[in-house]
Amino acid sequence: MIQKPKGCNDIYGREAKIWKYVESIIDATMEKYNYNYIRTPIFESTDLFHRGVGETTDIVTKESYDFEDKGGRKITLRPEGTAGVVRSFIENKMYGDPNQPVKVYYNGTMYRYERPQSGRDRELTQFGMEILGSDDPMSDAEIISAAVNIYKMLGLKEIKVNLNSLGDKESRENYRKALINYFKPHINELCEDCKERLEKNPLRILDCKVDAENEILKNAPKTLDYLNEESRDRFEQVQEFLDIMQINYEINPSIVRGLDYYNHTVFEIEAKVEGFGSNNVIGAGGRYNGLVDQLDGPKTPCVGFASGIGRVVMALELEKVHFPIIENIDLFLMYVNDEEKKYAAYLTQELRMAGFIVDTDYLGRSLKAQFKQADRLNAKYTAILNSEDLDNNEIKIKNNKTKEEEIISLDALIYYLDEKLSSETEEYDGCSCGECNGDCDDECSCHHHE
RNA sequence: GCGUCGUUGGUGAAGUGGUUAACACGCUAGUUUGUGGCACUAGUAUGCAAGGGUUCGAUUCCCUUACGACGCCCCA
Repeated sequence: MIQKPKGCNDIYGREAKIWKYVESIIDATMEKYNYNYIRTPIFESTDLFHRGVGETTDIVTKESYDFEDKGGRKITLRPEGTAGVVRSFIENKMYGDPNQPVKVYYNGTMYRYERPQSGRDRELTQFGMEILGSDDPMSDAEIISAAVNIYKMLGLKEIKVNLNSLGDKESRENYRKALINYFKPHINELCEDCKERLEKNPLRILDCKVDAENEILKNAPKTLDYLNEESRDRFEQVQEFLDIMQINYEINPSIVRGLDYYNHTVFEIEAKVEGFGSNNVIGAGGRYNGLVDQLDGPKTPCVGFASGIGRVVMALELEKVHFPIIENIDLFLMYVNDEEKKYAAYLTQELRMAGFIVDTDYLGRSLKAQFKQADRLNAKYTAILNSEDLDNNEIKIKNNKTKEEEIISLDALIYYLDEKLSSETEEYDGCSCGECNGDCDDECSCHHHE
């Protein structure tokens, strides 16, 4: 049997409906914030990511999906969304658009050659948003607020925004030096990994899991102490705007994003849900004023955010959020003999064109089995085609919940259904998992709630 | 890249170096001469991830590979 490649997922059935729902909330929220949808290629020139991210990082050397196409071009499957958006911004000269800043959002699959674990796959779907062309602290705050609001709209109850500032280039450099100077004398008191980090990426020592409780780490210099006046002032403004927008956040000096192009604002958003594994960060972002420049565009200040939909869905399911997804059909049409079957073929089309969700049997099953199928599909109504009724231009229709049955004129069918279905309000009738047929309440014990 | 554990039918799973691989759910059909959801009966794995090895004989022991779960590294 051919298995799927490591770290990839098939999303189907109920889960696929949840994904579509989540994506619809993202679309709706981004529309309100006036971000435009952008689609960029899933693969790009290897150069884009290598130059954008940094040639020597682990990310590029070990985790990228690089290959050569038949024309000998060096191609990389996108590991994240920002680089492609920035490339597009430059290539399409969006900086010349009179409508500034450019606000865009995307949603698509990303690829990282990693060892899968909880909340981490090789193919993942991320949505993200970018504001290109504004250095205003208000835009930093807006990105964070948009992210938070999407999560809230989706129904996540407890989310935590961890906020930090790396400052400008000068501040970053000073801080880096200070960190190295601080840790060097203590190097033997740190874990093996941290010893390596000291040279490669000293900022990473700060969120080491092994040394988390180590006094040395706790007393380490903080980014914020090394911000120059301008950077500190900027950071304060971001916070002020967040306060005005009523977005809760916590300053967390150990938030250090990996890459060089980040400056000033950086943040991570955690979902606090019981049972979530170690990878509970559902989104992260920050300001990257250096990237457009670095990729040969005009110097353009930007801020952005990205979030893994898989992790978001995981969090929503753990929180047992009720999803407003349609899991029942309006009508299931039954028949037994060939004449009735032909009429069923005609009638299903007719009703579908009239706007109803209709299904019928395709397996030549017994009437009994067709009733079962109707139940499985959560049909609101069933209709039984009967040759005799058809001769009389009539049809037997049954409310599948009350089991009331009546024979009506075929000509009146559409009107009848319209009437009945619209009078049924959208009351919440229990769990809609499709397993328990809705006759359990929200906290029922069917496995979808476990 | 490193580590630990796992992989049996549509599903959940039990199990053993040796004739027919439990049990449950599901599914299909019948009892019910065209109206189900209950009950009863029957049927339901080209066979235990793939390949190789040990053995008279392996689903059960060993090796390799693939995939899965959870960590580490890293996290765009």
